[in-house]
Amino acid sequence: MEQYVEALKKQKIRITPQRLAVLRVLWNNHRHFSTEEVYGEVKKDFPAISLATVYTILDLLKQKGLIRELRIKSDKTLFEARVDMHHHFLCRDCGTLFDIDMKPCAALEAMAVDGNVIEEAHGYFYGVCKKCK
Amino acid sequence: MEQYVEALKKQKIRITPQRLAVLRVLWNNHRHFSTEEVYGEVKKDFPAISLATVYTILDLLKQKGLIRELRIKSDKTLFEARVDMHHHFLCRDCGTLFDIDMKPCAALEAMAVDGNVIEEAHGYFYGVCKKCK
DNA sequence: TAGATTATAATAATCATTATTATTTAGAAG
DNA sequence: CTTCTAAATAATAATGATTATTATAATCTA
Repeated sequence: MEQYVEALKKQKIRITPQRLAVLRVLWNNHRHFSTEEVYGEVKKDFPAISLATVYTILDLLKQKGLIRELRIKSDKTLFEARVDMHHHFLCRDCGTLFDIDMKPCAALEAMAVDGNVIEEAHGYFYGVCKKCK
Repeated sequence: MEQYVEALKKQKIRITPQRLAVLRVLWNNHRHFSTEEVYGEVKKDFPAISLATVYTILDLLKQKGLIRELRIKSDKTLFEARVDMHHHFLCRDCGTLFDIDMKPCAALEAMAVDGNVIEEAHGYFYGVCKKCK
């Protein structure tokens, strides 16, 4: 519990039960959550929470760099606990969403060499995973 | 004009004036278009076209590989004529959206070596472009 | 050229997300 | 420990992109 409080304090975010609950859901489950799914999880311990609040909190945590947002699926935004630069692969057969570790990236380096500042990089790969193939 | 007809025929798509018009907008302008923008352009030559039809046509052309869809902005889907694998960079200052040519990608190759089939790869880079820096 | 199939236009419906606002709460100061 | 003010939450309405529906119109095959 203390780790969540510490994390929020470090970012100068007010401590509220709702924020701690949302952070706990993401940090305790290394999956990718839609806002609705986070809402569903948080409701178990916190039945009175509002969906709008979950939206607000997720956006705040994202701004502060405590969680990361991805949009590999067209319909809804997903969130995850991993905030280091990495990519994602979505299997069109089984629908599984895999994390992919970052590797040296020529396109990224070329951009930097050319004088641009890259603050974020999201690689979205689509195809068929080895299990489904 | 003939090139659009040929392209549709090759994909076994029925030839309609609306489809030709949409394809022409994207193939004649090497920019990134939202659906609304395509709608706006097509209306100039084709005032009676319906927005819903533009949505349907863009989805069809995407399915058939004649255009490409990107979702680097959170609010709306964009479309472009380039269908070869390449990436995008969005400057958070000026809002310009740049194409980035594909380079040898270690993460991509590692996925393939591991037995997965990569059919599509979208790299979205965010930051500050050299002009704005 | 006719006729079955498919596409379009118009519009309603959906649904994720955002805005609004009254109420409640966190946390600083005394 | 209480008071107070700024900020957060809950409830709900509004927005806006996208999708569904359906009657009409157009394509293209035979």
